[in-house]
Amino acid sequence: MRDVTSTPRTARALARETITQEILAAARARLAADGPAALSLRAVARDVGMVSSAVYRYVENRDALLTALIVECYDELGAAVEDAEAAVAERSDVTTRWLAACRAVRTWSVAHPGEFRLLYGTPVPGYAAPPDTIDPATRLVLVLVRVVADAHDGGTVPPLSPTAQADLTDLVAGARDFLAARGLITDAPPELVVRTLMAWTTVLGTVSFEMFGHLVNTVSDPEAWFDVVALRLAADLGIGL
Amino acid sequence: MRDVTSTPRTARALARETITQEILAAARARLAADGPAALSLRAVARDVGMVSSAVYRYVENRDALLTALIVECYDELGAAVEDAEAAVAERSDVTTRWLAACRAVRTWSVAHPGEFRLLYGTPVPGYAAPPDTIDPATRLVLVLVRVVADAHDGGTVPPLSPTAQADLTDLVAGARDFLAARGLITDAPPELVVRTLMAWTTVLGTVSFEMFGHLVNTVSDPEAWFDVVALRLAADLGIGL
DNA sequence: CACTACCGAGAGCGCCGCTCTTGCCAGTCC
DNA sequence: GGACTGGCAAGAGCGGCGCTCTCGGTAGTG
Repeated sequence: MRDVTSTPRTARALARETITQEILAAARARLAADGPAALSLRAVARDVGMVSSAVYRYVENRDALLTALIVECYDELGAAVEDAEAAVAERSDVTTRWLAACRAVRTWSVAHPGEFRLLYGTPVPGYAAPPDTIDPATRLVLVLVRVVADAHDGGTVPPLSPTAQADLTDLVAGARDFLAARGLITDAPPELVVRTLMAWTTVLGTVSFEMFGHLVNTVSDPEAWFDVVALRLAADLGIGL
Repeated sequence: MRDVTSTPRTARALARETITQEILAAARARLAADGPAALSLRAVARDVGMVSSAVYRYVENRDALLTALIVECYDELGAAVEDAEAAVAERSDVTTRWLAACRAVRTWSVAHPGEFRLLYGTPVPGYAAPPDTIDPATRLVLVLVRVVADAHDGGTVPPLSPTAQADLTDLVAGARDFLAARGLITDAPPELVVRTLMAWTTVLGTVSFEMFGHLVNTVSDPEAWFDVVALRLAADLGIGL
């Protein structure tokens, strides 16, 4: 069958793509089951019915496999948060939008502990996150920023304390550049940027505490606790009730 | 030399103790150098001039070694924070005391990245922190709580918003019991407990972000950024300026 | 149809945690 | 002071890991 209609050189390339996907899927399953530290290339090889050395035809090494999974997970989490925030019908209700986005972060994390560890746990020793991972990683944060920006534009945000703005501006210049490059709140007062960054830190810190067991016996209902934290943050951001 | 004055059975026990300490010290050095995930029992055995199997005479297994290091590090960090806070001469200046304690957390962490990973990074897969580690872990938090409590007792804390206190009380009952068992602010309004917990979460989250590289290109000066965060938290706690 | 590029399998290197056995020597007890 | 025994270091070994290299077969290619 000399089929010229099907792209000529892709016969092998397609098989390659398929198997690569298969390997990634198996790795993802292992990741979900045992966490990133226990992810072994030999194990995914067995799962996919190959000998370990054969996997190296498709994956450069273990780090590359982890990187691929990181990108995949960041995208998945980002999409989950985007969807949850977008599902809020009343767009002017920034508080609900904020809460929805924050909740989505926790919900996904609780449902995917292994993946959460990969994204926000200790970096693998000697592993430096390649630039490819940066953009997917920011997807989630941008949702939160957009909510804050909308609240700001809507005029519902009370002016925040105007103390010592000068050095603040320099300090968060990187963050503002970052946002400006994506066409977001270029004119926000540095104070607001600071609070947003702090809020994001607190959100992730709260989830991490829960996931890594630092809250045991301290808080009775982690889910309710998270809501309290998220709403309190909204209030501090001037989005709250 | 039948020396009965020296405790009779301790000849061997003492040697045992010495060598155990030697192993712990070597492990600590490896930890500082490479981080907890890369800590290998065989490597510390080499460092201490033994064959790997011999180490098992002194350490049950790798997890037990890690646990010992965890306790040691928690204590060291706790002591550092206690010292820093105690060094503030003007005891009524709660803001400075708060800042000193928070700074000590970051300073120690930056100086001991490997140890920080051990304490606050991803738990080793399949490793459950034994109860022995809980008490040393709280030492640090108690310093922060004490500062908040002092500010509260001193009457300088403005009343916080009294919204929805009922469910808050249930939510943080565990934390209040925990504090009460140590004779600390048993009568604090739940709102204050919430804020203190949130503040601690934010402090550790901020340090984690810095240590794990999630803040790259976002904040120009991590140390200054940390100060901003800590002071902002103080303000939110009613301790600030 | 000949061929070559690609692929899977296997063996192997050095590392890891952990276990079991062996032989020695020092601490202990009579 | 001498016999003994218990703790100890060392070695070999098991299975698993990441990763490399070589080899033979086959499937896609010109």
